[in-house]
Amino acid sequence: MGLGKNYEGQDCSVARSLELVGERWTLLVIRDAIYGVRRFGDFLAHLDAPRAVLAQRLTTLVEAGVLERRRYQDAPPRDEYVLTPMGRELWPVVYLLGRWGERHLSARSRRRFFHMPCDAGLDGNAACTECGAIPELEDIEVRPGPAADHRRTDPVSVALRAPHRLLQPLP
Amino acid sequence: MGLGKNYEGQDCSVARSLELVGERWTLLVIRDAIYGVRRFGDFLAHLDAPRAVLAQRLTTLVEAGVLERRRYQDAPPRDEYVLTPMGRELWPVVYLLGRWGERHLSARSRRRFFHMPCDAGLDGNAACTECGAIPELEDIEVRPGPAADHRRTDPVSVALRAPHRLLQPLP
DNA sequence: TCCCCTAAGTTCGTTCATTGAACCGACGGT
DNA sequence: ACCGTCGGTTCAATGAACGAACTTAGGGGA
Repeated sequence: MGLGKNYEGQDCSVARSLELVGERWTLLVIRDAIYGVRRFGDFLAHLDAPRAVLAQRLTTLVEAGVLERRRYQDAPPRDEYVLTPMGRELWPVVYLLGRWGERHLSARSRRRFFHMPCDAGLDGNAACTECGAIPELEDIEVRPGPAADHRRTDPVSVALRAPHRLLQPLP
Repeated sequence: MGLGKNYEGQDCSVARSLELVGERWTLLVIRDAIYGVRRFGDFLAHLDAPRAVLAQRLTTLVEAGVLERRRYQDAPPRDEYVLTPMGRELWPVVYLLGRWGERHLSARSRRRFFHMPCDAGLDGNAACTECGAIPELEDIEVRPGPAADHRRTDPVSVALRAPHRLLQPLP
């Protein structure tokens, strides 16, 4: 939507946020970036979104300052998309949405998150159940849950079958 | 502006949540329900969404168990939409999205939230800055912030110019 | 009774975003 | 020179959102 998906009349910061991250696919792009996905082709294979939409979403997020696009090799020239601090601050939103869906919409857990220094899970406020702190993304490990789906074969899905630190480059 | 619906291939509870609450307008409907909006016409005037879309979203949310539709008067028959416990659990998501938008996308605060027993604000985890608890919705008051917009004249916007307890019928 | 009003939808033609397939261009390797 | 890969862009078809008009169901006043 880039052009056209606005909630103009709304005097509300929730509406402002949704104009940016409420478009189709966008929050899943951010979820993947939190997991550590960085390259266009990896987003594409993991999300299974249309290429044109993915490209449009990535540039919108870069322009808004949620992602940063940077050169990671020169021959051939290749860019990667990494979360900015602003983008990282969306982690609690993504975590809570996932937790809500897990509790109310799906039978069992697909992925679990652990605060690694403590090796303890996270609660309903994204806080460590052991130390009570809100962990930095770098200190959180994703592990497949009991209801994980093992049928997907794209590199990101395969890499996430093993425990993995958030933000660590994937795959 | 078609936010499509399903993210079928995704083995992820975030995707499951977004299939339900990620459609256009849906999260704003839930925000309004948290504020205390209950009647079709009030949602309509406050959101300024197409009637057909609003009607479809409301029935989807009722079917999913996020809202409950109930008769509040018999002559003439009128129904209202109120949040279920499942719907109320989306408050942290809405709050954090709003906070993120306020911090990164808009100049200043449009609305502020207070834990009333303490008369203290909420922090980045939706916890009371005074007592540290995560307040029940009934104990939270919304107040217009310094950047509030006073141009809208629909009943809900007008009612929100004064402090108001969440979930209390509006307007 | 007749007429007008309100609230809550539904219908329908138009507009606009999403989709998926095909195409493009830069580069590396053989 | 040719092939393959990565990261896009283009384009026709689809389908969701839009907004105005219409419907349904009852209330109240003359």
